[in-house]
Amino acid sequence: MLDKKYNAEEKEKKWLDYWKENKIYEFKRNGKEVYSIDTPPPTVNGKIHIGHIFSYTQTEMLARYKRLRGYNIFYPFGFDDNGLPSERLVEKEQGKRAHEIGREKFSELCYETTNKYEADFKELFSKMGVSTDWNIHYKTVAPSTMKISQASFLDLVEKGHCYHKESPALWCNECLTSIAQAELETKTIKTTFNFINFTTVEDGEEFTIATTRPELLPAIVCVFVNPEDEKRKHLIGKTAHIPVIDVDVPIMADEKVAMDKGTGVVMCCTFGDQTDIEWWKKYKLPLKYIFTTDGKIVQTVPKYGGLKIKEARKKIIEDLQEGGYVVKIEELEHEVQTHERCGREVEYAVMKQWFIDIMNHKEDFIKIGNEINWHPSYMHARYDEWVNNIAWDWCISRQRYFGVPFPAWYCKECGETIFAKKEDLPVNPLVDSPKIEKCPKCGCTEFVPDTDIMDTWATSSVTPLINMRYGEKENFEDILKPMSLRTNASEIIRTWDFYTIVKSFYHFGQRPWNNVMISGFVMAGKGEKISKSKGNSKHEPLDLIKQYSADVIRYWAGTGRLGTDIVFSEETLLRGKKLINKIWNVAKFIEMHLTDYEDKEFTDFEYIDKWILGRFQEMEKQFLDYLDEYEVGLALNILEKFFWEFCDNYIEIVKHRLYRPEEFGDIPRYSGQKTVYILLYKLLQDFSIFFPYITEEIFQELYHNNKSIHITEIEPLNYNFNKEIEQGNSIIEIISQARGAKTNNNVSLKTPIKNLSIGVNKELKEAIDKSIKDFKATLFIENLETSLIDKDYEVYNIELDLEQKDENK
RNA sequence: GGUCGCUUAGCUCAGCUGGUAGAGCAUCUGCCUUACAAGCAGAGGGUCAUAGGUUCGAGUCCUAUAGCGACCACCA
Repeated sequence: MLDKKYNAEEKEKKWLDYWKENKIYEFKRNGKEVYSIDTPPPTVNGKIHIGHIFSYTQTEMLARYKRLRGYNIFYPFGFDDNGLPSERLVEKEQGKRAHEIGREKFSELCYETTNKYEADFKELFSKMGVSTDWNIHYKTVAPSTMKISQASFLDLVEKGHCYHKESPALWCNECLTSIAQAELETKTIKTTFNFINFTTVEDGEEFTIATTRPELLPAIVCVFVNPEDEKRKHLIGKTAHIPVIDVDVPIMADEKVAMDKGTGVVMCCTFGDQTDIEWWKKYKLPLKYIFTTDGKIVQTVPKYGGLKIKEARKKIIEDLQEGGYVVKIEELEHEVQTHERCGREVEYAVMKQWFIDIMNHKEDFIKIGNEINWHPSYMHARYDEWVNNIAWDWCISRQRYFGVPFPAWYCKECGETIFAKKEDLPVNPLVDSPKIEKCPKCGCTEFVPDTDIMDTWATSSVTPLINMRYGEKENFEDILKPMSLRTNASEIIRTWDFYTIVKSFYHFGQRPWNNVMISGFVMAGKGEKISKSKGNSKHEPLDLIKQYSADVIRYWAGTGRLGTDIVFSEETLLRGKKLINKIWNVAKFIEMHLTDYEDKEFTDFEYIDKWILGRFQEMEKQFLDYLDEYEVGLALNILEKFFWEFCDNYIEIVKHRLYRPEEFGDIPRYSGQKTVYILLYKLLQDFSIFFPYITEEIFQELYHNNKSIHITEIEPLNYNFNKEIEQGNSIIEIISQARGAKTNNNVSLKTPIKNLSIGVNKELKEAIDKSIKDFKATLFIENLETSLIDKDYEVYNIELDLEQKDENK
């Protein structure tokens, strides 16, 4: 028997344990077609917020759907505990910087910390009903993953897509590491726009340049003007004298200079921005690198050496002002590139870094993007936009400690790179030695290890390879090339999705998955993104589950439209709570009337039963169509709508038959029993995608044909009840009018109708005749008069028995 | 500045291939009806952002404009 009240907390715990014990979500090869999901390994950065839940549960519903359609679901879960986010978490917890702790000790702390938080994440996702197989979960720093990351790197080196080169790279002097373009975040800051006078060496002509970064004056290598610029093109070919620094540089022409911006004269420094790098390469300019890796001016710069960048800026402006070189200083608000992990403005550093070739294969990446089905389809444009605009090869080396090391050493003598052999992976070059006696080039016997680690994305972009156990003897390469589905939120299309495509293309020459499903993310309020730094997520996920239950929170997640951001809404949670409560109550009602029910072959359904079966069939077809298009929210929407109609109209009609067989007959009662038996089962199946717990509880009480509702299979109905649907809908409308009449007379719906007079057409007359007992019982009709008319129906008169009502009082 | 999305009842949002506007919440009015008062039956409330266009007919297609949002670029 179902309990009077549904205790979500107790039941959710019970079924969670049950699924685990009975391995309901376990993946095994079984000959059935595999549906595989590449789900994002969350970054283990210490804090879970409601945003995590939203996107994961929304996409998890797809796994449940495909499972109910008979697919063998390969749905692993991973944790991205690699790299900088973990390091920053540990630094924060320890209150110390990594280099103060020491490499080895620090890595240990990283392992400990990420393990601790992984347990929290796992608990949360389990509780939310994420139907993953935890046996095939992975961590991005585990030895097996490290091996695959390193193998991937070696494969790319071998194929010529990965190179080691001294080159300007984006540098964060807070995190002390290089970073990739995708890790940038723009930020608006207030600064000053400084107009400074330079002079030409040849004839002492004064001209003004404008800069936000006067501290870069010692790094000037050249000055540019636009060759079309009538006012200033006479400067081209002359030499500029830079005040205070006392250096002369050439004045050159380049059409990239905007004549109307600043003063139309640009200083080119190595390096202030990306254009500087372009010019530096294009004109083979000299290199004057003046920043230390930790954000100071190098000692070799006179007067300013040793100062922090911002101190130097201040000092140089003062000196320029003193010399009378400053024309004016304007306040300026502009956007700068910052490192998304720490918010510090990025600089450029020149050092040897590992790069993966992006620029030479953009067209291939676009082509692969075209082969993938994007859900919603407009997300494809975001991908294309990113690929078309990317300007750099992908720098994958990071000067940090915790992560996957590069399997490489360098000859101490000649610098030749020695790579590890694939069969020796994983290796840590700091501990392991190369398995060769001497350098093949110069014969030197001493080697220096590569001390860098790989970018987080370099490892997370191999999740399909991790899933297929790339390079292992026992692997899933046959079933996961490509995988069926990648799910993630929209903000990592340019990182995770893009880099995964890059890797898949280089390794296998093909797309990594057939479908990409993009969810939106959770906004704290209108136009306000939830972020850890703002601390504006008011709701703790575990508290919410306790308060509302996982099923209810899943309802909220399930109502979101694909790709669209959602605002956290208590109102929606309440709506879900009501829906779940209703499911419980109607199940109780049905259970009550099925105590003597035996399932047997039966086709002689009552008219109204055919109507509701037909309505369900119609709804479910659309429901499945939506899910086939990955539109989880739209599917839930129509299912919910049908369900309320089922309760408020159908159950109200059939209850008389179920309660009183002596009046309505055993066979009509059985027809009603059979109908609710079928429909509750099917409704539970459809709802189980969204509410795995309550549906399992009801299923286990009422139906015993499987170990779990979640491994049953949806078999669409195949009736031909079109006529019943059409006429049945009209009957419901008439019932509604009669009910309205009662309500408007302020009487109970049980008030008898002395006489109901209606006009109906021939088909509807037939339908009412066939359902006459249900019709009269539902409305408590004593006498019914019907006349034939041309239009569908018209209600002429409703005569209520108001006296009886008074008597009852 | 570029790309994309959004703009429908007081609020939160649905409206598939174009055919006389829908739900929940809120408001108002009734109803204790043997599953459910966390319920049931009703009512009020919208020139579907604006301006054009295609069409017999547009919330739905096209163009432009405005506001909001996301991502990206500009940073001299």
